Amino acid sequence: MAPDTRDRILQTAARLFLEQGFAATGVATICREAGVNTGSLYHFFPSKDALLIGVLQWYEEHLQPIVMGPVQEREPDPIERIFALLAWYRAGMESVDCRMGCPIGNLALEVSDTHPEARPFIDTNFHNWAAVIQSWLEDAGDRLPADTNRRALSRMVLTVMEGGIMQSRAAGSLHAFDDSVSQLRAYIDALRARAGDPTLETSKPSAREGE
Amino acid sequence: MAPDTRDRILQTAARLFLEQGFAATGVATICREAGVNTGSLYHFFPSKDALLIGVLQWYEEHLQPIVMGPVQEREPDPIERIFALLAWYRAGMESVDCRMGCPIGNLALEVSDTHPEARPFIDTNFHNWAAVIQSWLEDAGDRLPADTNRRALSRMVLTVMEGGIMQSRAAGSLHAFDDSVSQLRAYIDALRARAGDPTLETSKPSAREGE
DNA sequence: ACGCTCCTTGAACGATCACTCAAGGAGCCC
DNA sequence: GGGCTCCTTGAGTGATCGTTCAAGGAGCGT
Repeated sequence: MAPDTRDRILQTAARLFLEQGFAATGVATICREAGVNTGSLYHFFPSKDALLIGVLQWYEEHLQPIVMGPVQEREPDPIERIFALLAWYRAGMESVDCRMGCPIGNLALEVSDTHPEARPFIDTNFHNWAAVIQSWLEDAGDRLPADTNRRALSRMVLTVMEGGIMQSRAAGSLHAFDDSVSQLRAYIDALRARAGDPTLETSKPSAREGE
Repeated sequence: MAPDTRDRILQTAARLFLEQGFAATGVATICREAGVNTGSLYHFFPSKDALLIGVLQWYEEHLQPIVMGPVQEREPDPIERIFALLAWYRAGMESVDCRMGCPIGNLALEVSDTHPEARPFIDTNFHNWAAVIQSWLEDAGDRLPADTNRRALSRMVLTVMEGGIMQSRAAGSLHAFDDSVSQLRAYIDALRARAGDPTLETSKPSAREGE
């Protein structure tokens, strides 16, 4: 009936997994909300677990066009781009009153152990995320110290994102997220100061914290 | 029959929630593994959701005696104590092949939205955790710059813990956790350098990264 | 218009879900 | 030893779980 049933199932499932979690979302609910019969869903996905994999692949395919691309276009400076990305997530969290959070992060904690088939797909999502950040950090060139471990720093950015969101969801406020981002900013400013980054406006000699 | 039924239920439930998640754990399973009948469980806890609250309170009560106390005893230096705590979690993760992770973090992402009654209890757990770290940071005195926002920094430590564990669970390896901790170390070393901390051995003038 | 493939329909399956409850034992006060 | 409270027993509730399947449309090449 509708144009692309498979895609509608995937997006509905993705939304419900994000809103309620994987285990708490019934196949019947997915079908109802997608306007599809159970047989139709099972035509495309042999099991609920396979649907989970499908959702994770969907996220993988849409990281660049939906998340990274727009940020990359809007913010030319590779270092500020990192904070633009964090601000983009922050705005999303704020617009839904600190609910839901990061879909990959949620699934990472819920199904990593119980669904080992899904683990590599979650890992790939994180890896791709970190790889983009790392490329930005490499674009920053000598504005960061030459001995900066940009892979480790990219993982730290992802860590701040996920750890900050987790605490903010529990608190229902973005304070913990903002605190963590401010510390990341202070750390990166300290690195830039050590590298002598000319674009760093230094009202104080070294790292400062926000708030 | 056994000495303390309520406690056995709580600890069994806590273990199963950690291993499989809240929604994926059935009440029948909890009863079987705790050696208890369903009626017994429902005598102490009016619902599965109430049991969840009970588990969260149990964690709240045991943070100091099980987690913070031992670390505090083992490591006198307040700054190194932070990394001793992170190392303690790391050892736990390593001993179970990067499975399970942090019980509070898991529940934070799984039930924050679907079980609003549980949210304040999760938040309190995080808050208590951060408050202890903050007290350690305050114990560090002028080994950190006077203008250091120790509340924000304590949240950053929690962020590194949770964000690092999340990625490590997905990857099945502790690399992302280690990367994040090394960046936190570099940041705190930079703060100590700026404060002129005499206990900081400086083989290089400023912040360095691990790995 | 036939046959073939792709997709949809929707009822039905057994298992498991959270939860209830009437009944009865264990311990203690009087 | 009667009565009271606290706790345990375990079968049973209806609802929902993930999944199956026989049947039949829709579209297309021939």
